[in-house]
Amino acid sequence: MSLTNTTNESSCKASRTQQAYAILRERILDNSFKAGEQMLETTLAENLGMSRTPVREACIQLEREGLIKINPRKGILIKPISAHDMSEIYDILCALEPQAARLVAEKSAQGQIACESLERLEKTTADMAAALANDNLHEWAMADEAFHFALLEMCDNQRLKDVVLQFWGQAHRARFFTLPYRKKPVDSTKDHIALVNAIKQGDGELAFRIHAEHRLKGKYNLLNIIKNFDLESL
Amino acid sequence: MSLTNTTNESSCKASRTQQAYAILRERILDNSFKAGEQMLETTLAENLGMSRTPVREACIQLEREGLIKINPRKGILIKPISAHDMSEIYDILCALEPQAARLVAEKSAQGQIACESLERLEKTTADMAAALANDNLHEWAMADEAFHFALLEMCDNQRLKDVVLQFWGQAHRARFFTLPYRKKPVDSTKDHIALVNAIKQGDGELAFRIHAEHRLKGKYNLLNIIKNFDLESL
DNA sequence: TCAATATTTAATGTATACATTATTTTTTAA
DNA sequence: TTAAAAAATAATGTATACATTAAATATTGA
Repeated sequence: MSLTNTTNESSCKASRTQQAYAILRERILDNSFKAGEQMLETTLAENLGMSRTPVREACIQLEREGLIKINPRKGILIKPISAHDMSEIYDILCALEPQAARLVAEKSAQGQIACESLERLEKTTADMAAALANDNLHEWAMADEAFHFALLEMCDNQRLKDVVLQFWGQAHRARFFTLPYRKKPVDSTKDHIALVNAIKQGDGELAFRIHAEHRLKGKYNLLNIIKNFDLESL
Repeated sequence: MSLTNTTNESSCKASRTQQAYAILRERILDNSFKAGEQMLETTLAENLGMSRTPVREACIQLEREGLIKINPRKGILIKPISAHDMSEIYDILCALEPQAARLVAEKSAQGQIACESLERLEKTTADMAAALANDNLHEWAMADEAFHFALLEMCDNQRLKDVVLQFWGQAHRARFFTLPYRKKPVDSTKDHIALVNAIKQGDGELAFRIHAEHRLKGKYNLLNIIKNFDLESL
């Protein structure tokens, strides 16, 4: 599960601030840093082999991104995600991702969607089905993510893409941890197929409705798991 | 037009970084700093009477917020807004604000909306109508903003509120500049009244549809002005 | 003259020193 | 012993010094 905004812009060597940002973000997303953990600027700087300055600058960005909370004399807190946080995040994704689907379908109606893009959607959907057949939930989640990201790439709205990725990032750990508790997500493959068809037909309203429904199911799935298994903060 | 996130959290004296952030943000939003203008960190630091460090930290946040672009050896660029930018921003707001309306209506259905909140919506709507009657577009815009913000306050989703405010911020100057070119926004009062009714009835779906329609009109209004008057970048 | 190269300049990126302040510890007095 | 006050501590907030590097300028050789 990448979830790294692989824009890799400028591609030349990254500044220490950028390095610190990338490393810290990765460690948060892959759970090397546990939720609730707190660390001092100084400690982080030592660990990363750099001075406090770039660490601070990276942390400011991570805080804006909603991944950490800077607690002035307590340290950098890796923000845990509560059920309420999750609900907030999904209410945003439930609005934004269907909008992305609509935009893609509308572009498609005007013949502005490349074949390869549609094929990528179909490929990732097939990957999901295959992973499901093999009972490999981790692979399934990766393919699911790939589908959703591909859709975002296609909608030609950088801001929309960025903001959705931001909230995916916040929800990432929770999705990962609840994965084993999910009942087999057999419907999701169907939803994706239906969405791709709506896009091909260029029916924006339909694409929106299908994706909204799809996301809403995802929300309730996740929230039920968090409540039933008493995973109050992840 | 405040548009400042008046959370005023911690309320104790603000750090220089926070001061710099607040001042710079205000100057960008109120157009003291013109779009396209570029300034050096050093210059800004001198102007604000502080060292580069807090200015840098503030700028990092403003860049994340989409208001400036830090161009390594060129300076801090006040980002101009193009028609395409505007379209991106409104496609996001067209998804998020109706979602906020839905959430408020659903809370209302469960009797969780305070009377004063509904009254605030009605008050700001009345203010809009009054401003319109007086041909005072500036007052109208302020009341309109107040209505939209009040709605966001009511939806009990801090993230949703923050992210909508972020994009309002990006669009702020453009809305302000196009104000005199707008045809009298007589419909908007009606839309707001209809929305408040839907909320009172607790009809989330209706509230969503009304607000989506409302925002979509706003989008086309603004984009047409930008195109017709050749305001390519604001 | 002009293009290629070397030099200088000026701005940022980064480290570090210092100032400030919340917290903790120690001291003191009842 | 314990609560209040004082001192010490430790972390951040901020300024500044230095390193790096892109851009601008000057130099050189054809």
